[in-house]
Amino acid sequence: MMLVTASPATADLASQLRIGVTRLARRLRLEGDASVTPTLLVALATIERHGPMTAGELAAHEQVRKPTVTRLIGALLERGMIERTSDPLDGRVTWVQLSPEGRRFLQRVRRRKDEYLSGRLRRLTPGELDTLERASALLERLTEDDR
Amino acid sequence: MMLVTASPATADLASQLRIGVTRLARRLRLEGDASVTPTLLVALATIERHGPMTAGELAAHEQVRKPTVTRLIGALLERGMIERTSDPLDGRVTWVQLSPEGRRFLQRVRRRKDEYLSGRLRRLTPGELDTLERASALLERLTEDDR
DNA sequence: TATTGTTATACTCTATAACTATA
DNA sequence: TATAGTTATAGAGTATAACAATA
Repeated sequence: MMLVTASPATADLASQLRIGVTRLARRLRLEGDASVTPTLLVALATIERHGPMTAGELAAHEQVRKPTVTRLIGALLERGMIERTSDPLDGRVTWVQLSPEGRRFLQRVRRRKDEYLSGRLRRLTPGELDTLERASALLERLTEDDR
Repeated sequence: MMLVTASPATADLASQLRIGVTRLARRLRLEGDASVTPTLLVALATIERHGPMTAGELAAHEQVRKPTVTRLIGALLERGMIERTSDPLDGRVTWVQLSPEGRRFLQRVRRRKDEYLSGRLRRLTPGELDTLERASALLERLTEDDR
């Protein structure tokens, strides 16, 4: 390993991690229920975890811009996964929450999670799974408190 | 942790990992040198690591379809990062390799890698960095021998 | 016929800028 | 004026299907 920059260890790791994450994200985009992409699935799971939330809150949680959230909400509405209501006190505010269909869908998806990624994870040793488990938490922390 | 499916540990982990990877990939797509996106950068690094390779080999390594590689190669050519030649023995085959400019660019990018991701990695402890380092290797293995 | 790569087309995800509606 | 969200537009990344060139 060449050590030439100020922080070689993290620079090297950044490169390696970027490659791994980019590739896996691309694969994930192709797998799973074709009707709901990984992006929509993550948004739906956020709405489930958080409970009823405004479009702006969803944007903040997903770390995307408001127009993107408009599209996400539209796509989830089209699929009947969420319900949208206006705030009775502030007409500018839109609330979204899981629909019963969305809840069932998430359960179904989770039951089917033993697909691409889980199948691949099963090839790993318990120690490797442990590494990935701790790494997932770190990945989430890496994207927190952003912008 | 709820244990209800056939392989609960991996199913849970799959979900967690998918969320982390999807979010970080989205962030990475927005960072870095605006002239070369993470996708192009990964492709360029593959060409560097591998040395001269055919378009088909690049598709296999990047795990994308041939039309996608056509576009990747076009984008890298436009930016002067690679050179393209025809195989003298088999006219169907296209070879690509790093140009001097591409090589300099990669060096420059690496020197500048102490940006978004590296900066965030520095907030982690040595133990956490070690976890991520082992995890990056695992992420690459997860997308190997596919399709 | 089979293989390598390109072209045509379409979809997803994202952004910025400009806008509407409401406060 | 300021804020929440939408519309318009554009660009990156990917795919499948159909094609051209070569073997």
